[in-house]
Amino acid sequence: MVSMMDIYLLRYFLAVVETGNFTRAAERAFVTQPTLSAGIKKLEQQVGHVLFERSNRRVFLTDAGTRFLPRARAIIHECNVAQQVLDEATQTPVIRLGILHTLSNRTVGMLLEQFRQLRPTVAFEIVDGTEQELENRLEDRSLDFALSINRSGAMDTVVNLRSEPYVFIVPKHHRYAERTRVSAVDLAEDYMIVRTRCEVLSETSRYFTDRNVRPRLVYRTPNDSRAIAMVAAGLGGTVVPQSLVDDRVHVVRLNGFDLERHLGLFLPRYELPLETKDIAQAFVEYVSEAWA
Amino acid sequence: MVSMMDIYLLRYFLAVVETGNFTRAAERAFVTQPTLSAGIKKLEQQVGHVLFERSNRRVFLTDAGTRFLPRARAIIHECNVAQQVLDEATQTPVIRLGILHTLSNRTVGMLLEQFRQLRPTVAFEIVDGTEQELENRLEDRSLDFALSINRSGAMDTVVNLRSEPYVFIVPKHHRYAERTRVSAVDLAEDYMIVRTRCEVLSETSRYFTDRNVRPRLVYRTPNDSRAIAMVAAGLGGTVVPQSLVDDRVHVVRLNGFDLERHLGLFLPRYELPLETKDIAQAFVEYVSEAWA
DNA sequence: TATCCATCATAGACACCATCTATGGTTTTC
DNA sequence: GAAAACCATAGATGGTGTCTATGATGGATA
Repeated sequence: MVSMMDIYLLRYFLAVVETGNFTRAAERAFVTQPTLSAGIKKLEQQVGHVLFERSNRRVFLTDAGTRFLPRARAIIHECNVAQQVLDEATQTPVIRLGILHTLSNRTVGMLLEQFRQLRPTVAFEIVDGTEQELENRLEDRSLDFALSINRSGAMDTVVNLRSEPYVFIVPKHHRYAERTRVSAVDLAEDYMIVRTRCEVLSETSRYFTDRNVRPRLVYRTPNDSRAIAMVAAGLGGTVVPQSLVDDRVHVVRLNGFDLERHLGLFLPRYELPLETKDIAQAFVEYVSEAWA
Repeated sequence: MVSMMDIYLLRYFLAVVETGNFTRAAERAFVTQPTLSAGIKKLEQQVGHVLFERSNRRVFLTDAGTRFLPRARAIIHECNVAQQVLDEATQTPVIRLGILHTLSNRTVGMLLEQFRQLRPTVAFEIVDGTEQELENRLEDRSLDFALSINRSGAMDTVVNLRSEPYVFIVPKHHRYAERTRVSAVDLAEDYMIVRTRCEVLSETSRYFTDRNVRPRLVYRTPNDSRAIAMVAAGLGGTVVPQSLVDDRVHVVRLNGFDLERHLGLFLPRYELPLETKDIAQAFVEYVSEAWA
C-alpha cells in the first residue's frame, strides 16, 4: 500500500528539524508561518502520528518524529537522485531529429555526417515519421527538430529550406530512356508502382485522370527503397521527389506535372536545456546553409 | 535543491508502466483516464523530461522514462518504509498518560503499578502538566489519557473519579498539632507557604481576606514536593489536596474551608490504533474502579 | 507585576488545482 | 466503412494551498 505523504510536506518537516522552530522553517521553505504550521499538521494526519511536540518558543521531535526523520531524508534524497539521473543523461548534447520518411536517407545521412565532422561530440537520435507524426512529436516535445515539408510558411517555428520537384522515374532500359520529357498519354500502356506514403499521391492520381490516362498499378508499397528497387528492376515507373533519385534509374519529366515540395527544418517547441542550446544553434545554421 | 515531483504522480507513472496503457493505469490508480493523462503530463513538466512515448493503443517508456523508473520505485519504497517505521513502533501497547502536576506521584504511582501487575506488557509514557497543558495535549493527540480535575461534568470525554478535599497541613510539632480544626483567625500569626501552582490559590486567598486574616507569606514554590518538605521542616503551613498528605505533616481542618476537587480520567480525542484499544479499555475500567 | 516579544494555531478569503464528465482525434480491428 | 480502443482537451466544480489578520500562550524584561 502506497503511503500518501506529500514531498512538499516533507520539505516543511525537514525545515523545522533543521531550524528548530516553525517561523524560521517557514522562511527556509519560502512559505508563511501559518502555511507551514498547517502543513506540518497535515503531514501528521497523513502519516497518522504526531511528529513534533510544540510548546511556546520550542518545538521538539516526538519519538515518532525521531524515527521518521532519517526516512524523510531518504525520500528527499531519492527524489534528488531521480532528478539527477534524468538531468545528467542530457548533458552530452543529443539532438532528437525527426526525418520525413520520404526524405532520402542518403542525402540526409550526408547532411548529418558533414555536420558531425564540424561538431564531433554531437549525438543524434533519429526518428522517421509522416508529416503528422513528426508534428505531433514536436508538439509533445519528444523531438527537438524535424526535417519535413514546410506547407505553412510560418517563419517562427520553421526555417525554410530548399525546394525539390517530384519527378517520374523509369527503368534505365525503358523505351523512353533516351527521352527527357514525356506526356501522360505516353504512359497509358505503362505499369505504375505506387509509393503509398507519397505526399502527392492524390495530386498524381488527378494528373493522370485529368488526361484520361489510367496507368496500370502493378505494385504498392510503403517502402520507398523497395519502390525504387522495383523501378530499377524494370517493373514500372513511379513518382518520387528528386532527392530519392539515384543512378539505377532514369528520370523523365512529365509534361504539366510541376509538383514540388518545400522542405523545412522545424524548430523546437520548448526552451532547450542550456547544454543543448549551443549545438542546436550551430545545427540550424549549418542546415540552413547546406540545404538552402 | 529538492525536486518538486509529487508522490501521487509517481503512482500514476508506475501504474502506466505496470499496465501498458493509460486507461488501465487509471483504473489501477482509482482515477479517471483524463486525470491520469493530465497527471503524467504534469509529472513530465515537473521533471522536465518526456517519460512516455505515446501512440494510439500503445505507450512506451522513453529513454528518460526508462532511467527514471528504478528511481521512481525507490522513492515509493522509501515512502512505504517511512510509514512502516512509524506504524510498527506503536505495535507494543503504549498508553500516553498525562498527570496533573498537583496529583500525588505516590498515589498515582501505586495506581499504575497495580495496573501493570494486571497487564505486564503495557508501557506508559507519563507527562506532567497543568490542566490547560493536559487539555491541549489531549486536543492535539499527543496524549491518550489524562488524570486531571474534572470541572465540566461532560461525560463523553471524561470518566468521573473520586473527589478529594483540600486540607491545611502544618508541621507535626505545630502548636495546633493536637487539634483537628482551627479557624482562620487562629492562623493570623502563622507563616504561610504558597504552592504557586495550586488550583485553588485565589479561593484560598479569598478565604483569608474575607476573614480579615493575612497570613505571612514565607515561601513560594511551584514544586509541591518542596512545599511539603518545608512544611515538615517547620517553616509554616500550606493548603494541599488530601492525596498529597503524608505522615511527615499534620492535617488540620479550617472552619468554613470546604473546597474540594473532582478528579477525572480524560479519554482519547481520537480513535486509538487497534493494538492499543484493548489495553486502553482495560485501563479505563481499572482506574474507574480503583479511584471510584 | 505589567508589558512586550517571539512563536504556534486558527479563521476567512481567494487563486489555483485535481478530478470529474463530455467529447474530440487518431489508429487499429473487424 | 464502421466500431472499438485509447490518449488529449475543454469546461465545470469541489477541494486545497497559501495568503493576511489575529488570537493564545509562555518567557523575557522593565
